[in-house]
Amino acid sequence: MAVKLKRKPKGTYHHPDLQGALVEAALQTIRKNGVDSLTLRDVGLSLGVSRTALYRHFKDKSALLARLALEGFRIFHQTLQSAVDQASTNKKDPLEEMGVAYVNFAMANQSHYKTMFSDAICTWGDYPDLALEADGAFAVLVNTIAAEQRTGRIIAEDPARLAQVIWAGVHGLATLGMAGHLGINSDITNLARLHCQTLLTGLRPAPSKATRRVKSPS
Amino acid sequence: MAVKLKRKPKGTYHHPDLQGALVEAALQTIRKNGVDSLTLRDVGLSLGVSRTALYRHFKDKSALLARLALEGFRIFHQTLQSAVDQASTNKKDPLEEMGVAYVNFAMANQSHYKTMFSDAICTWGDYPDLALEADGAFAVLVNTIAAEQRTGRIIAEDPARLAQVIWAGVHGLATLGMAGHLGINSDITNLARLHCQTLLTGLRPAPSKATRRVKSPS
DNA sequence: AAAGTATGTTGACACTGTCAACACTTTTTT
DNA sequence: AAAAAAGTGTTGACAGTGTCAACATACTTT
Repeated sequence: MAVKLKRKPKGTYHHPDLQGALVEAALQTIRKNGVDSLTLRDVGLSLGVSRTALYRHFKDKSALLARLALEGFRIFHQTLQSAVDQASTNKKDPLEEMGVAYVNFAMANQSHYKTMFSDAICTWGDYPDLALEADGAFAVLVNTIAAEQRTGRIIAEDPARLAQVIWAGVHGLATLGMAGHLGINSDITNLARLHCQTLLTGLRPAPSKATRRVKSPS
Repeated sequence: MAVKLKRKPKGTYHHPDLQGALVEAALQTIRKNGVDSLTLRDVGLSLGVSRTALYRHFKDKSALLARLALEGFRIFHQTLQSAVDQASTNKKDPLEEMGVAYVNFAMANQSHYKTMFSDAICTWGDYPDLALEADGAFAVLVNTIAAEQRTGRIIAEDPARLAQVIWAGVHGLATLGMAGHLGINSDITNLARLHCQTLLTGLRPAPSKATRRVKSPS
């Protein structure tokens, strides 16, 4: 039985915006089942389209993931920036608020965040748009640090370097938190706050002497 | 042609220690080609044994990965402990030295480290031995913190919590460093040193007043 | 209207993890 | 010592995956 019908019902051969729909469907899938269980076939079939239709819009699976990651960095960028802005209006520490927002974003969008830092994409250089968007998000951090340095609230070390230091902290919290290694009950937000506060305390200018950057004794 | 020979040449039907050999071969493979390109078939064939022989020693691929991870944590544990010991004899900061050793281990054993924190294993609880070994490594950090607290070099916050904070920092540096996101030329070791020093500076007891733990203003 | 391009489909391939059924070896039981 | 059982390794098979080539259909340009 079940005669395979060769053509679709009507004029639905061309999807109005398959590319966008694919991205949306893929996002929905990873949100529900995680990145690892994302299959090209399913994302196609979930749209009523054939399993390889995707290849007319993305070179391969990595390209799709890169696109998802790009989308993620766009939202991420906004999230971080708005955290800084709110901190400004609420007279809170912008770097701490950004750090908390960072970790909260990762925890609330685990699959998406994992995709953004997936090994499958690895070298962002292969996807220039992605690299650009990621740099944009990172710039929020660097700029905020530079601003804090101008007000004298943190020391004058190279802002890009300091940004890497802070980034590492929140990224580590995010990955460990997502993996469940920080305990299921522990409040990751508070941990992020503690981490950032500690880091920032360590970056405050010394009260009396000029600098006190440590150097390991030769 | 090529008559398929049904039996192996001599008494090599039973491998003297296939389990160990499998682990060794798998480790060698991931070291050379990365975790993602580890295939059960290849690890078997590389030992001149059939593709499914592995299943007599490991329930499935995850079990093998868990075993690799366990092996990794064993070495990791020793590495961290010896870093602390050397710091003690060399009058250096034990936590900083441990942090540097942590990041260096990850960078020098990228595939192994990735396996130890792979999503495929995820909940260490499914592999009690693994959880035990991981806890052992983590304990080095907690104990060192507690020791530093006893000498009054860092504040009296819950040591497990502080350990998580420091862990997050070095783990973040490790993952970002491995992904190449900290720049190919940047010296990750120095970055780790800076991160740890900053964190530790933030954890020093306040000179005059008793405590100065920050609380966000209600 | 014809040609050309973009988009979607089917069939096929190699590769993977995994299982069942079988073969050989070693150990245990009778 | 013979038989039974358990342990260990092999082959065949299956479903699922990413990917490509060949084809089919729709849209665009001339």
